[in-house]
Amino acid sequence: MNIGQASDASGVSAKMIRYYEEIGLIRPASRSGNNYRVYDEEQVHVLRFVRRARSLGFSLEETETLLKLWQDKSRTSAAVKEVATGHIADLERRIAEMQGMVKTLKHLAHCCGGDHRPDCPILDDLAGEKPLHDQHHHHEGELR
Amino acid sequence: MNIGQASDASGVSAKMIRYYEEIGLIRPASRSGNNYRVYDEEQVHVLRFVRRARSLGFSLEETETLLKLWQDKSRTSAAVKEVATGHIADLERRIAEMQGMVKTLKHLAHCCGGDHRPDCPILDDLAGEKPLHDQHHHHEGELR
DNA sequence: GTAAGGCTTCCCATCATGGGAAGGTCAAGG
DNA sequence: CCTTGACCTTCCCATGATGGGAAGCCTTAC
Repeated sequence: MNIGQASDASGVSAKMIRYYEEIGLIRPASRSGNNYRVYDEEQVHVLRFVRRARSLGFSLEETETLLKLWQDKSRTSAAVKEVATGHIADLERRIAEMQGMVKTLKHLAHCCGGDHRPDCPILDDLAGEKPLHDQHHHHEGELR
Repeated sequence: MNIGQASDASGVSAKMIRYYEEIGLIRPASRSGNNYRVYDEEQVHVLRFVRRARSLGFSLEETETLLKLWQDKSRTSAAVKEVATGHIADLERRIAEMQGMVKTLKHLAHCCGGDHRPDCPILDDLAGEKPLHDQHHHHEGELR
């Protein structure tokens, strides 16, 4: 199986397969006579593992850790769980950060007329002016 | 005011001030005889605007748009609001994506013993095996 | 005079991915 | 046999926003 077929079978682009090999995430593929990379089902399985880990937001470094644990038959599920819970915490931190932004932005947008006039509490906030005392133009709740 | 003072006054690192100038986000600072960049209160105000926009997650491109709207006295608040709502939608999309990851990961972690044994539904999922039928080890709800 | 600290530019690294060029290889079909 | 097209190879560059650090200039204080 060449890299194109491995890519189709795994859902990982050929570009990324080469990159993962380069950074040592996956073992270098063996080469056929024409210097083409050759893959078997097992390698494709590894690639799918990587793709799934990436789709759950694990970094390549975390993915490498998980990959090693997967291949280590004497691993403990505690070790795996620790990686996962660490990642969950990271995601939740980032989610909370973005939710804070959304909350502020929705409040500002809610207070913004959104009309032809130039007055805009959003710009006022960015400019550090007029702390905004909820004197909004709308009365239909757009928040929540 | 030199770049260091402007940095302290605005909360934007000197490195970033130079970068923002380089990419055209802010106007090139005038230079004093020794070729040092010189800033006044107005420039610092602009830098604070940028910092605030960044802290709300606006990209530098969006920040540039907002900066131009801020300086354009004939802007409409509708134009500003559109940028903000677009950004809110983007944030919410990313939040939803990450929440999906968290949901899956919490489920998997919940079903993982987290003990000395190697069996691990997290790895099984990543490997694309055993679709997981909620046969978890825990009974205290960790989800939600 | 020299040391410290601030300024300048320039290059490199991050993280994960894609784009594209230049060139080798292979299979099918004229 | 030769061309065409679809692969493959490596190498370089770009993204977005930021930081690190080197080499060298300027100023101020001791």
